[in-house]
Amino acid sequence: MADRKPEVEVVSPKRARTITDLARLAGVSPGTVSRALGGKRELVSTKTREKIEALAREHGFQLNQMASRLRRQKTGVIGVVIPLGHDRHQQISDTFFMTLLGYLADELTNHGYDLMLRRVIPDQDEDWLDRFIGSGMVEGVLVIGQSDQFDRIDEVADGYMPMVVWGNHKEGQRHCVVGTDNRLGGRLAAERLIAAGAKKLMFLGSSEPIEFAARYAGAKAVADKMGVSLGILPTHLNPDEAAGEIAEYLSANQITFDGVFAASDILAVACMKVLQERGVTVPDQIKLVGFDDLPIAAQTQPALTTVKQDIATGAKSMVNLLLRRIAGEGTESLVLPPTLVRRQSA
Amino acid sequence: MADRKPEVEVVSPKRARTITDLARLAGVSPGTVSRALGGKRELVSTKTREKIEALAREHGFQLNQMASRLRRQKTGVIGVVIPLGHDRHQQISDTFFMTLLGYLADELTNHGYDLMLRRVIPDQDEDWLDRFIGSGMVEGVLVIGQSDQFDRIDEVADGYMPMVVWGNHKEGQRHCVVGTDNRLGGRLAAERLIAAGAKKLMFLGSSEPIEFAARYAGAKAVADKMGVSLGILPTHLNPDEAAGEIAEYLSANQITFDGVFAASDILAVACMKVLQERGVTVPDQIKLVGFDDLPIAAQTQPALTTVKQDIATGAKSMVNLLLRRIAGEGTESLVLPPTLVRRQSA
DNA sequence: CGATTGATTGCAAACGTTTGCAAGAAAGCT
DNA sequence: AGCTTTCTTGCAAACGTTTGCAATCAATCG
Repeated sequence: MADRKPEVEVVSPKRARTITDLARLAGVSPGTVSRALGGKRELVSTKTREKIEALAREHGFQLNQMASRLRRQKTGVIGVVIPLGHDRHQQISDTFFMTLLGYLADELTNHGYDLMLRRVIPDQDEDWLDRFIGSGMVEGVLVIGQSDQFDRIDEVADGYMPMVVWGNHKEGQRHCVVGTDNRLGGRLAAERLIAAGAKKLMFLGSSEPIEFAARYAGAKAVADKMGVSLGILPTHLNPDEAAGEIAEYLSANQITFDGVFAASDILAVACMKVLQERGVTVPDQIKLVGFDDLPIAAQTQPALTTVKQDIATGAKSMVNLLLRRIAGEGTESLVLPPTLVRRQSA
Repeated sequence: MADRKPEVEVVSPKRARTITDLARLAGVSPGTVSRALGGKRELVSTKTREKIEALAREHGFQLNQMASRLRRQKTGVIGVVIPLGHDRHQQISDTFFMTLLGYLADELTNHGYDLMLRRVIPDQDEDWLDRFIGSGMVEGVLVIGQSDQFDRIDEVADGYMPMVVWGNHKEGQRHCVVGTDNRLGGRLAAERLIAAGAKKLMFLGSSEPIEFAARYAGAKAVADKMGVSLGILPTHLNPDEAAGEIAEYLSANQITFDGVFAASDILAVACMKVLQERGVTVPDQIKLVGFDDLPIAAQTQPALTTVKQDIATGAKSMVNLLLRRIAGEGTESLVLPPTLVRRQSA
């Protein structure tokens, strides 16, 4: 005997909670009810199936997913992790990641999966990834952004197939990643700035995250080839802080550049505002190119020329690859080509 | 006998998957392992506990959450639903909801809960809410935005305590809601516009969602009292569509207003752009007030005066109320006062 | 030294499904 | 009628934990 004494037999419970309740009502065995309601519908005669379905509706019966999933060893849940590596509060409002998350939610739903979201702060939690994977709650994991956790992710990937990461691809890495060709994006941006007449370029943002470093590298390659300069104006990624830093820089230095490549649209918008406040006109005096093509890019005045990451396709691809990995297939990483969206700022 | 024949006894499995594996390794019973690793640590002697913990680490053992949760009848998961009522694609990029989601994720994590995200399209799925609740996967539900599902939510609330909804409060409703006092927000906006000198106001956006209707109503009350007019310029909530609609309106009509209250910051930004494109200056010719105080509000040129919803507090409150409801406590709805953030646009 | 107490541990029954196997019923065939 | 074959259904064993109860053993007490 365990923790609960068996209850008195209830003749006609108003609400059927378990499959056994329903079986009693229908005068069949629990197994039959399971078959009638679950995946193996064709194994039960039409007549009994319909009776059971009617009773289920009538008594508001819902299958207990916990039990079902335990038995079937399938959870139907995909874990989505956002590691907050560099700066905890930067990412809270990171529109790009949130938008990606939205599309992932859509896509997973379409495939019948639920989405379990977890935000982790790796510094405070050594084995965040193992814990999530080993919990038995998720059939696969999507990681949004590698943050500064590249190595840990790469390590885990050896022993754990069903994981796909959003981020920059790096030669020789072992985990499957979907991301934009940031280098190419950087090239497109620099090319546009130069084509628009800029001679002295400035990269705006941090070059620490691997994605941003690649954007810078791409721009640098073009700049070198075309014989124009490319400086770096380092800022935080949070627009408020960045605005202050840009303003400070402009106060302290002569404006020695005529083209700005911002590491993200968020930074581009902040930059545009600071410039306008000082009476510098965009694009006349300074050309400006962003990155991401967030909705806001079309809403600035002048509208922002930017390098577009196709978030919808990215999300679709991540889910697609993950499902194939869950099925046991080995998959390669996927690098998506960005495109230049030309508006007014450059 | 069921589906799997029992495997040959493995003497020293490289990786302990189940608590029973570990028990065999440690030479104790599964129950003891469970106690050593689970909540009842003090029931097992220090010596055996340490031995078991060491073995667990060594063999990379992780408790199977599925089984644990089934047995304990606790899932440790809170469901978060975003019903996409009006316009499917509006919400994908709805920054406000996404930001709220971010804070909810933080707050739930702090309390040891996981977050299961589900986006539903009520039109295509009659009993979205019952299905989620009855799945046995979640201990409570947070609904982000009532969309047009007010009645269905209210209905469900009678029989299901652990649910908290973000949205507008309505007299006599039965479900527990946390939200901003939209009416007051509308008042603040109108008061500011009038104080800034506007005489003819225009409400921008749809008044169909209940939240927006309340914002309009609040503004209307002030307008009436102060003897200024308040028109409505109906738009979609998506900035791209809205921009087109605003432009169209301006082309077809004389500009008969000098103050705009936009139903959201997103719309305000779109409006500002359209005005600026036509050479109308903000705030000189037209005053503009938004709603939400999204990060973008500080980044426009001129910076947007707006009615701030305190998202962080909202998220904290939702989680707090939900936990109390899970504990069986009946809780009242909570209406948070918005504040006016005065910047340059009005 | 026997009896009482307290600390550890093992046993086995749940939690609510799913599903292989086999039995019984119905139908088809010779 | 007898024998196969095909449908339906019931039985009971899992899935991997947790936990009430009881048993064991050492320690304490009178």
